[in-house]
Amino acid sequence: MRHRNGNAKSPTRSPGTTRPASVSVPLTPKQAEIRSREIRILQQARPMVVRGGLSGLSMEAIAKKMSYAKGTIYNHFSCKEEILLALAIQANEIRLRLFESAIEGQQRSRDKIAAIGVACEDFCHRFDDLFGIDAMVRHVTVWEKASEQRRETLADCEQRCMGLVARIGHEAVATGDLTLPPNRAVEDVVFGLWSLTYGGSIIEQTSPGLDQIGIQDAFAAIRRNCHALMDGYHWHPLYDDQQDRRLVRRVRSALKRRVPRSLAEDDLFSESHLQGRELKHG
Amino acid sequence: MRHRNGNAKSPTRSPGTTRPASVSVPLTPKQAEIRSREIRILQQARPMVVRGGLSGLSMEAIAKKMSYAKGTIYNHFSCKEEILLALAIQANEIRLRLFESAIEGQQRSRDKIAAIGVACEDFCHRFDDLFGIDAMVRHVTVWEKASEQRRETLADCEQRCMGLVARIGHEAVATGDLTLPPNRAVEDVVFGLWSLTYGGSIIEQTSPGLDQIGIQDAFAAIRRNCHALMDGYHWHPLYDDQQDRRLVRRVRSALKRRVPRSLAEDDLFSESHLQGRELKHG
DNA sequence: ACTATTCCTGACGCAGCGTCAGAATTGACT
DNA sequence: AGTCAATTCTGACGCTGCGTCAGGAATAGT
Repeated sequence: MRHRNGNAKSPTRSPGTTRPASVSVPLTPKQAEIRSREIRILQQARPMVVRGGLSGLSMEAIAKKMSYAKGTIYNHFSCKEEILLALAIQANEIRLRLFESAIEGQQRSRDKIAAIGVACEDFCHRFDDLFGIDAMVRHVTVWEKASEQRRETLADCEQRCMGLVARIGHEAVATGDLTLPPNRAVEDVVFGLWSLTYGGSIIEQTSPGLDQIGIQDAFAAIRRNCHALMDGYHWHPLYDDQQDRRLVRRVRSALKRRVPRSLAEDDLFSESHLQGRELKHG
Repeated sequence: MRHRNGNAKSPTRSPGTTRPASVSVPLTPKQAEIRSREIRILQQARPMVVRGGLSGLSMEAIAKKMSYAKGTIYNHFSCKEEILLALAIQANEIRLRLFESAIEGQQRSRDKIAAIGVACEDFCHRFDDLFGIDAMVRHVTVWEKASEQRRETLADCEQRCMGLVARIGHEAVATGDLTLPPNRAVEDVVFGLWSLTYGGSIIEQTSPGLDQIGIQDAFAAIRRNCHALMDGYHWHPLYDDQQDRRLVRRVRSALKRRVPRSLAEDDLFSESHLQGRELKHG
């Protein structure tokens, strides 16, 4: 399983040159080409994965479409699963951004949670392909074959999402908005909200004909159920239909503005897990 | 995509013979062999799917293990996805049985729901492989390639599960145990419970290190969250720790008795979707 | 211009899917 | 116990796609 190693090496610069404090280090044309290619590979891969799952993703097809030899693709990603993980990382970075943008305008703990709920919904709607990818990645088959490095990056993203929500929970307890029942931790409540939202979204995306059972707008149902759950825990202020409607509208438009769909096609994100590396996947 | 058709034909019987009223029609030795083989194929397939997902399931490997030619396996199932669906059907039949057994001992609507929650938990625990299979089947890739007939059978199973729960909901409204908020249907509540349970179980099974976030017993957390949700809807009688504990214990032992793990290996279930058919997958 | 390093290529070996012509088996009826 | 049509079984075949690697091409340092 050894690969030819590719040591990261920055281009030589004359001593006097000051490196800009930001991330972007000047790249040689070659390095730039490589990085850009990596991004384009992922762009090619995304629709394939969405259409056909892991087996719909074909290294051969990517190579052909991009007019490269197969080996070149393998220089970037040692297997299909690596590509899937890379996409999942993008997905989680966007989700995290949505979360952060969502809570920004909120003061009260419960509003923050509600805003995150809207962010989840928004993620499923506007980035539905990424949501599907995120679900695939959780399967052992994929997880096992991917590199340690990428697994860690992904786990880290998830932790940050979870941590964000957990922090709000603790804040709620601290301010007195939420009083826990005996023998219950904040994490239990967070886990509940997470399960409800995640489960509902999965069902919405994979169960044909939910409306036949009487659910027209699954996401509205999820949102109201989250509120019912919080009401069940007496998380103040209790549900108010009017106010919630306003909040949803506000958060939605903020998200559309602050996290445009185009981000998913950008190279911005990929930077974070394309650090320094040159080729030959770590 | 035409296959050689195999018309079901019962063995000729002398006119005086009365056919037993029950399902089992006497089979020719050949027919019996075929049916038994179908079951054994599924038995072989199950661990493969569990270990490696759809790509871990290999027709070649099944044939080799059973010392048949590949073509013979293809006489039973026209593709891998068909096998997966057949397994998912088994899974759902067992789940339904668990549901039915669970509510049997309960009088109050809320207790019935709680009992079904325990059944879900039990299903994930004792039939964890089947739970995983059920999740895989929901992916479009699989769904599309499977035959109409099996898809319907599976959808039917699911409907029955859902219907069971929905009926309890309606019953609760009728008896006054549950009073719905304005603009809310019973189905919304059921959907909430379902999302919460399903989502939680998925997370439990696929998220490594839930206890790192502070969740030791995910299923206990799910159960309590379901109760909090029902409390949120004022579904009477409200949560009582003592009583719930007793109920859980009682239902668990009843399920273990009435739906033993061995059922999953039995042929009992497969009968239902192996009706009359001879070979060449309908 | 020379050389070392890095990068790209495409043929190769392998595994697995689904097909199908022909061999083998079955069983109904002499 | 023989005939024959229908059914079932077989395994070689064509194909797609993965991941590898020896060798050729490009790049960059001096």
